[in-house]
Amino acid sequence: MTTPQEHRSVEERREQLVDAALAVMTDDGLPAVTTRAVTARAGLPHGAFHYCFGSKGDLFRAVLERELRRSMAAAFAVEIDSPAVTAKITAGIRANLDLVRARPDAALALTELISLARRDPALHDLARWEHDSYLHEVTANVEAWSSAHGISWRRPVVQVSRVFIAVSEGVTSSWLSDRDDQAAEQSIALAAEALATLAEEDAA
Amino acid sequence: MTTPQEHRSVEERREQLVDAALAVMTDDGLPAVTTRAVTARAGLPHGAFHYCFGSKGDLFRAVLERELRRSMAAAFAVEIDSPAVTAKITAGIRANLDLVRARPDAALALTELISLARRDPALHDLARWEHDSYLHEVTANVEAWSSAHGISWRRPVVQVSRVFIAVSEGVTSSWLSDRDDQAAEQSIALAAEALATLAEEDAA
DNA sequence: GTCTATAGCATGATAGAC
DNA sequence: GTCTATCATGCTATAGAC
Repeated sequence: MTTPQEHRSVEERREQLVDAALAVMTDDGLPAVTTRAVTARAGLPHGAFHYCFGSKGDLFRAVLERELRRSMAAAFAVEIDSPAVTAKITAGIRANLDLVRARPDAALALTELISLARRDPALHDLARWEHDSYLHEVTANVEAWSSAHGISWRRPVVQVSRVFIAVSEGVTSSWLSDRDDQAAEQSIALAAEALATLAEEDAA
Repeated sequence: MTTPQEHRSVEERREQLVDAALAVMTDDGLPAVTTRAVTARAGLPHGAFHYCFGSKGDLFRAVLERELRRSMAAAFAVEIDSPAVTAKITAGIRANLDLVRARPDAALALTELISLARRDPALHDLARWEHDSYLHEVTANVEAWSSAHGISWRRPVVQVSRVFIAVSEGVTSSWLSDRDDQAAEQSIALAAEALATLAEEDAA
């Protein structure tokens, strides 16, 4: 805490502080993320903060950027290759829910940060960037899978993907309120069944 | 601001402060809601705060309670009586989106408050209460409409309602990120079309 | 009930020794 | 680069005059 630190690159220090910030906000919520709490958690003196980040806003930006990247990477790391449309949709939505279920507090913290980003003009670009690249990834994913299995959609894939994302977000958000696994599972099954009607098998 | 106030009942004062708190958080976000900002906005001296509310947490509770009630009331005030399933679902989801679209900053503020409630143990019951009563209302609504029009569902109505809510929340959340009216409209249409396949006309 | 004044503390940021 | 000490400000909450 107060023991003198050996030299580290600013990059490493930043990483260390971003880790700490994430830990604090996971444990105690966004308002608890103060420069002091973060440095303390990182085992660094308070003064360390301001030669790694110019301001608290800069820290938030770094946290958001890294975590959104990570969470998207995790969401798409899951390979689902069922040939059945309903099964594929089910698995996709469930994969996303599982991420949240594994670390609910971290997920909650991330939504708090995104809330902040949606309002703070300085972070607005991040909220948009997250939204856009997520849609982009999902669309690419759906497109690849569809053509691999000879499935086509009765509407542009982007539009279909947007609905997938909306449903997935909605189910996840509900689970965060009620933590009801069974209800979530039923919702996913039901939604997948309905959404599958948007697909049609290619008569190739 | 500093001019002496005539006497008002504590109830009225509370109402006044809740209004002010909502205004502040709509304009400047949840973190800007300080006891000072609220009383200033209400045109009251700072000291007024603590004989209306025991603490800041009490204020948050009052705001959440009132606003959740209002927003649910508004959502269900819209009478939609189309006999076509797809049209009914479309209208229902759109009604909810319209509420958010009318006052996006207020909606954003409310989600921030709900985020807070999901984490703060003292407010946890409110988050649950909102979730439960919302589901309850939607279910009752769907049930009434279905029996009036001779429609039945291939799954328990509660489950269907849960999916409706999830889709609605998801679409709304997406819109809050991209403010893309056209995309939202398409998502609603697509989702409604898919969800309508869960219904079946009674062969009465 | 109403309001002023202030206690008591935490905050983000900086100045400057090492 | 590293860290201590401190500044200026803002916060919630309360004590106590009116």
